[in-house]
Parts: sequence; C-alpha cells; structure tokens
Amino acid sequence: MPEHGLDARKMKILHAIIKTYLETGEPVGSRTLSKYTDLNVSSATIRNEMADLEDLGYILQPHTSAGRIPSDKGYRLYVDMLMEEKEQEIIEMKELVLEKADQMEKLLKQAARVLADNTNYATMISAPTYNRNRLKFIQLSKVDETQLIAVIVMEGNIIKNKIVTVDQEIDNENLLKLNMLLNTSLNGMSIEEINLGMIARLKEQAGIHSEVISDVLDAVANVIQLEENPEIYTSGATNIFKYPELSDKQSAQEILNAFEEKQQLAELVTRTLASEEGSSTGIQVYIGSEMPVANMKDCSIVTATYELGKGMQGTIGIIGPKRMDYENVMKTLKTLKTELDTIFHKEE
Amino acid sequence: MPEHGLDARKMKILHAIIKTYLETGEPVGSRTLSKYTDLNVSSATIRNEMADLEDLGYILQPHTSAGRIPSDKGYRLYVDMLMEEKEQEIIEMKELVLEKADQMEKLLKQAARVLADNTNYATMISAPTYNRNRLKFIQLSKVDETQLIAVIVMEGNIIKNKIVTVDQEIDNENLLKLNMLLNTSLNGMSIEEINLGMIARLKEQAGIHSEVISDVLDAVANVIQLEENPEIYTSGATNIFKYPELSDKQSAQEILNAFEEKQQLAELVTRTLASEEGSSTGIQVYIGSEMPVANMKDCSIVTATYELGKGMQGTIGIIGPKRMDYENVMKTLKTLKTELDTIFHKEE
DNA sequence: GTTAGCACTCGAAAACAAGGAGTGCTAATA
DNA sequence: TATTAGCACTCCTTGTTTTCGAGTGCTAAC
Repeated sequence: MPEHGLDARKMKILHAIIKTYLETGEPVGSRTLSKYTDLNVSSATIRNEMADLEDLGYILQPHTSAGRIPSDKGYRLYVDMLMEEKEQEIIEMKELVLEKADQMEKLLKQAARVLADNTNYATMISAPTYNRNRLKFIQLSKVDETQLIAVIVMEGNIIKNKIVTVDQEIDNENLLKLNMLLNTSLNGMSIEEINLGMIARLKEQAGIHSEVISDVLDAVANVIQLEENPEIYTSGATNIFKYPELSDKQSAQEILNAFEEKQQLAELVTRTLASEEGSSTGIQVYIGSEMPVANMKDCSIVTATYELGKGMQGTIGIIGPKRMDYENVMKTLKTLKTELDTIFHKEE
Repeated sequence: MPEHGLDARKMKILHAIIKTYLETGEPVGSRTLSKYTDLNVSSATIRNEMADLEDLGYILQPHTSAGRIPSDKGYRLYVDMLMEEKEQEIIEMKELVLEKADQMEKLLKQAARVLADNTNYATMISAPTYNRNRLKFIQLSKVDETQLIAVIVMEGNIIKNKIVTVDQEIDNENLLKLNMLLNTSLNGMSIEEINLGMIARLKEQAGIHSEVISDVLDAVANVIQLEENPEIYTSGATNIFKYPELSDKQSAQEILNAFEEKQQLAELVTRTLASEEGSSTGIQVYIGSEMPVANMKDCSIVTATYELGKGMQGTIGIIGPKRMDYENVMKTLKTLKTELDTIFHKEE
C-alpha cells in the first residue's frame, strides 16, 4: 500500500498541509502545523519532514522564506487517497432538487447553475452524446403549399426539425407515400448504415420528389453533427474571481475565454468520456498540468459521467483552483450524477 | 443648431479631446492638444477653453494635476453629432460575410462572434421576439405506442416540439381526427385569442383523448414563454480585458456576470425594442450612467434593431468601454443590421 | 484675445526602511 | 538516534519618503 514511500507521519503532515492550504490559500509554515492538533511535534521536526517532502516532490516553496504549498503530485496523492476511501455515502442535498423541466436543455442548464451556486466553482455540463444513434421516426408534414416540415426523432427522443421548401406542391397522397417510404427504409437504422446505395434507391423510389429526400437526409446528417459537437452548458464562470490565485488579469482572461469558446471544454469532455478508467467511482480528477487543455494550468477539474441509458452519456464538470475542496466536490458531483441518472431513467 | 452653447473652437477642442481619449485611454492635456494639427493656438489658450468646457460639464478632471477626460455629457454630444451626419455610407465589409446557416440559432451565434472579432468589443444578439404570434400549423404524430410528438409551427417558421406520453394508445384514425380538430380550431390564432372557453370546447370534442389537448396546449404556451424570455447570444465578453479601465477585478467581475446571467441583457433588449425613438438611424446609444442596467456604469452600449418582417424583431448590441470607437461601431452595426435584414428576407 | 512664464499640485513610480514569517543549520537534550 | 531549542539569514510585505514630471491656474506681457 505505501507505494508512495511515505511513512505515517509524513503522510499526516502532507495531509495537514493540503487541508490548511485548501482553506487559506496561503503557503503554510512549520509553526502553523506544529500547533495542528494531533501531531505533537515541534516546528523544527516538521521543518525536517517538510524538507523531505519537498525533495520527494510533494510540496513546493514559492520562495525561500515562505511556507509550503502542495505540488500537483501532492494533490494527486491526496485525491487518490480520497478515491480509495470506501464508497462515500451520498449526502443529503435538498438544494440540489431539480425542478422538473420538460426539456433536457433546460434541465441541464439548470443543473449547471445549481451546481455552480452550491459549490462556488465554475461548472460545465455536456449534453449526452449518442454512441450509436438510431432513427426512430421520421415525419414529413405540409405546412403550406411550398413548405414541408421534416421532424426526425432519434432514439432517446432527440428531436430535430427542418423546413424543406419544394418547387412543386406535393399532394397528400404523395406525402403519405414519402412518409411510408422514409420510415420503412430508415427506421431503426444507425447513421453508419445509411449508405450511398440506399440513398440512391430512396431517391429512385421517390420519383419526382427525389430532391425532398436530399433535404431530409441533410437534416439527418445534422443530427449527427450535433452529436460530434456536443452542446455544453456552463455556469458560474465568474466564480473564479473568488480565488485570488486565478483572478489576476492574465489567468482570468484565459480561463474565461476557454469558457466562452467552449471548444476546449468540449475537448475535455470527449477526453473524459474516452478514458473511462477512473471508473471505480466514475469520477475523474485532472490537476493543474494534468489538464488536457492548455491555459488552464492553474486549475483543477473534477468530472463525472452520467448515463442516459442506451449508450448515451454526458459529462458534468467542476472547475476551480487547484486548491479546491476535492472531498466536497466529489461528493456533490456524485450526488448530481445519480440525481441525473434517475431523472433521465424516470423520464424514459 | 448650436443648442449646446459651444462656439466652433470649443467644439473643435472637445472633439479633439474625445478623439484622442478614445485612442489612448488616458487623460489628455493642453499641451498635447496644442500640437494637434488644425488648431493653431497655444496650450494656454486651450487651458482656458478647457476650463470653460469643464464648467459646462462636458469634460472632467480625474484629479487636479491631470488632463481632461470626456464626461458622459461630452460623449453624448459627440455621439449625437455623429448621428446627425448624413446617412452614413454602408461600408464594405467582407469579413462580415455570414455563412449561410440553416438555423437561426447558429446564424445569430455566428453573427455575434463575427461582430465581436471585428470590433474587439463584447457583443450580444437577441433572437427575434414576435409581437403577435400566430399559429401556423400543428401536427401530432405517433412515435410509438405510448408516445406522440407534437410539432408546433408559428408564423415565421418558429418550430417547437414536445413529446406527449399517453396512457392508452391512440389509433391512426383518432389521431387524424385530433389533428384536424387542433388545426381547424387553432390555425391562424394568436396566443391571446386562445381562451379558456375554447380550450374547454376542444377538450370536449376530443373526447377520451382530452388530456392530450392539455399537453399540446402546454407546448403552445411554451412557445409564448420563449417569446417573453428571448434567447440571447453573446460573444467576446472577454474583450473587456483589453480595456484597462474595465479590467480591474471589481468591474470585470460585474460585467462578466451580467453577461453570464444574461437576465440584465434581456432587460436591455426589451428596453431597446420599446423605445424605438433613436429611430432616424435605428441605432441607440447608452453612455455610462444612461445605461438601464446597473453595474455596467463604466460601459457604453450601442444597439440596433433588426427586422424579420411580420412584426418580429431582435436586437444587436455592442458593449464596450465608454471610450469606444462610436463612429466605427455605429457603422459596423448598421452594416450587420442590413445584412441580417436581407438574409432573413431572402429566407422567407 | 492670445501667449509666455512660473509657481504649484498631485499622482505615479522609485527608493528606502522596518517588520516578520519562515527557513536551514547547529548544538544540546532525552 | 530522534527531537527540539536557538539563532542567523532570507526575502516578501507593508508602509513611508523622495523624486519626477505632466498638467494646471494665474499673472503679466504682447
């Protein structure tokens, strides 16, 4: 177990350093620690131990005559320890009660906000991406003489619609035929299964209305595109101003920029979904330089994956300073994750 | 014309002060101005004039031994002058070419981004709100045994859908009836016209499927709600960091917060739409304390209204420091406005 | 009415001076 | 041998003082 090569006391000291630094945000010195309750040793002893810990790379000294702060490696050890702790009890959290929202979008937005308000960190939630999309239903309806509306429903009730303008009016009978044709051919299909040959056959069967088919298929393609570029909802980005180490002009701008562009966050999401290995708990932690996105080197992010069943999943993330309250954040995240899981499964 | 009570030279000096301040962001002194090309007077003279201008409230002195900066009143005069200038030529702006996007949402997001990138200010665009929504089309379709999908199309092709779960399966014949019923009763109706009596009548006619009606009407109500709470897209919020006077921790946080919450921006939009009076040009300018939203007292915002025809309109806004390049901003905004106008009218 | 000249003001930046938290090392202690 | 007290040293932080210079208002001359 002690693969980190730290004896019990060093461990205790490191733990104490991290804990206090999490609270104060300021380098912690030996004297402070010696007064720390259950270690009954003098500051000098602590200094010796700290020198060792520094040699081992678990803590750093910002400058010669300052206290110590945890290094990324130190945080990592701390977090891993938390992870190992027996299955954490799900905390009661009345504040997290999510109002029933009829649309996933609203629900997720709201979840992000609640999370941000509760934790005082910045949050992000990605809409679920669908590993294997299958068409469930397609419907063409006539809006007026020249306009049709195509409604496409994917498994998981992802709905998309598109207005299709046609040159010549389609009568009801033909419309019915087209609908039949589309549904019988495409129903239950995954995107990969719709190939060129099939499209050609469809167009042929559609006769004079073949160009409508193209438009409908465009809309289908659109749904896929949405899958590849998952929607991401964020909240509480300005919470970073609460942490002095992040709120100097330079870093604040970079972080907020990442939030606004969302591109980088998206990258992070896919990364998280891909490497589903921290999976005993389903929670992953990136600390500082471990972060897959640049210019957030001073942050940590804790992510969890929620399930919507049928191979669809999304990511919840909390982004804060490296000295974030990992313990609490992980608990909270876990709670929200299960919350979302149950909501979505109920709704099915 | 000279209702401001300034002779030509004072005018020139004020203009020069503002211009240089816009560029440098620093208080401008008399010596700087005396070297200003076309005023061939000494710094002493300028000082005298500046004292007058200060008495009149057009400029301020941050502290005794500093140069002068424009006051809100000064900016206002400047902007009004710009407004009066003969209809500004629409500048060519290749960068503003907007890729054809199939969805309004994407289009507006993109427009906001382009605008932000081009101006180096923060931007916002509100989706059009519909003054008098009329239903154009309602369609209920069966997705599977227990689920229906209701698609609602409003005038202007605003589409909304909702999944409706039913207890007992509805056969195709009944579905057709419901569709007929809904469309004949509601088609062309504005929201205000759908009253309780009508709803009761509908339910009665729907017979055993009356609860479906409720759900569909809920969805209709949803569309209205969306109207009251217009979607707002923003971009380039972090541009404010480019202006030192806005990027201290305090103001940056407040401004960015307003951007994240968007509530305040929404307020601003409705305000803009309501007071359609700066309308010779269709452009409105709020300077500093004129701003209807609090905690953006150090900003100015320039807004324009674009039309989608049929009484629908949205707002484009550019938010920056008080010393923003009004002239250019107004031009740009006007360009984008017409751009949007034409795009939307083409798409109809 | 304009301008040169000058004393004055006041902020910004630089220079300086404690003060103090924290360290590393050494020597004494248990 | 591990711990601790003691001490000199480092270097950040804080506050004070000094300097510097841009800019002003006023007065007197043009």
